[in-house]
Amino acid sequence: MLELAILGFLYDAPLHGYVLRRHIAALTGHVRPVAESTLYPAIKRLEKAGLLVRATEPGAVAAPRHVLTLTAEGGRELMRRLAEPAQREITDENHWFTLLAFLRHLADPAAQAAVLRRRLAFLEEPASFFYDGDRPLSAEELDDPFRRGVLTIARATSRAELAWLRDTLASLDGVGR
Amino acid sequence: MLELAILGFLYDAPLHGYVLRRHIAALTGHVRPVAESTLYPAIKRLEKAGLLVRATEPGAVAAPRHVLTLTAEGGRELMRRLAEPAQREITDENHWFTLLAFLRHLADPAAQAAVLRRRLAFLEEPASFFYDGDRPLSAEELDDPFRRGVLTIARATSRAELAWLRDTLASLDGVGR
DNA sequence: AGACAATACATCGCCAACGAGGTATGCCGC
DNA sequence: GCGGCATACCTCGTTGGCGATGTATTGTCT
Repeated sequence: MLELAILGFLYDAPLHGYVLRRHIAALTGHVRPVAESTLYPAIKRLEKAGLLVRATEPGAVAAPRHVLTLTAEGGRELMRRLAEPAQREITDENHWFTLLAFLRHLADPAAQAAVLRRRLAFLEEPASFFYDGDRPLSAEELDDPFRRGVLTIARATSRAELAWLRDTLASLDGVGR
Repeated sequence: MLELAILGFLYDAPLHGYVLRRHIAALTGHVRPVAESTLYPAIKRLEKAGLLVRATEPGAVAAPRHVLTLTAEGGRELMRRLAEPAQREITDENHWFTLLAFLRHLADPAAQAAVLRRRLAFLEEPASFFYDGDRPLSAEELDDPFRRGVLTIARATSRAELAWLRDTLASLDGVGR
């Protein structure tokens, strides 16, 4: 998730670590803050893997900066991660939102649609959070107001996302033809 | 999150690991599956911390089971984790849903309401995913259909959750008086 | 002059999660 | 009688995230 965000932001423009960190904080920080001690090692990992290169520049305000630029291999890796996300990226909303934030980089509308269809398939599976044996329980069957809340919220999210997915898939298919 | 779920399920009734695993899979497995190699070490951690005890029983169907029972200290720890969740448990939907699934165990309606109010405060903060400088961007301002989707879905979730929070807080306050 | 915040980057050690693999039992179908 | 599946538990090595801490510079407020 973090690596995807790094690659995604750098695909737009070279950035140094500090600015990158603020970009990531804006994107997902209110839900899941990124520690510096997570970001900088992640950058090193990606550098070591040849996905980005660093160039030292005198700092505009303070200490020298390491400007990060995506390599060609880094761009290809981003495309792979966008086009063939692991199942966790599809099912976990945090991961999924990060993926959506950069899905436009995947130039091919058909490839974009394929990813959306994976999410659609996931959402269309009957799944609850609470069961009576194998039978999923509906919000109305629960006494517990908190568990009822979970189902109510999840259902609202699901409904909104399904509507958006179908709309967006329709317009992507329109482009493809 | 995982430890909270273990404590929460065991608060209802003693269980052995295998059944516990299926309970957890039903609760959060469709979003974030739990590996066995994560669950069993977690159980050991909680045992070592004195939060639960294990009793070996002949297996009903197969190998012998380790029936897990919450200790008094385990019950108190559950209450602490429910009443004073870390900020991550409030902001991250995955964690938050797990917390909600067990919040009924916290007997005091005022304590339950206090937790809901923390989530309410978080949701009422103006926060987006995408910014133009410091200004949050609305869905309408975005060209990118995928980023627009993120905002549309997040907004629908937020609206549903705010309504539920206000309802539930009102009825919890009604009980307290 | 001194405190403090923001900028900018880095390392260390701890721990949680995970995949891969292992062990063993009981049941069902073939 | 043998393979496959569900039950039931476990360990090991790797990786990733994180808090604590460190280093240096510039600008601002007092």
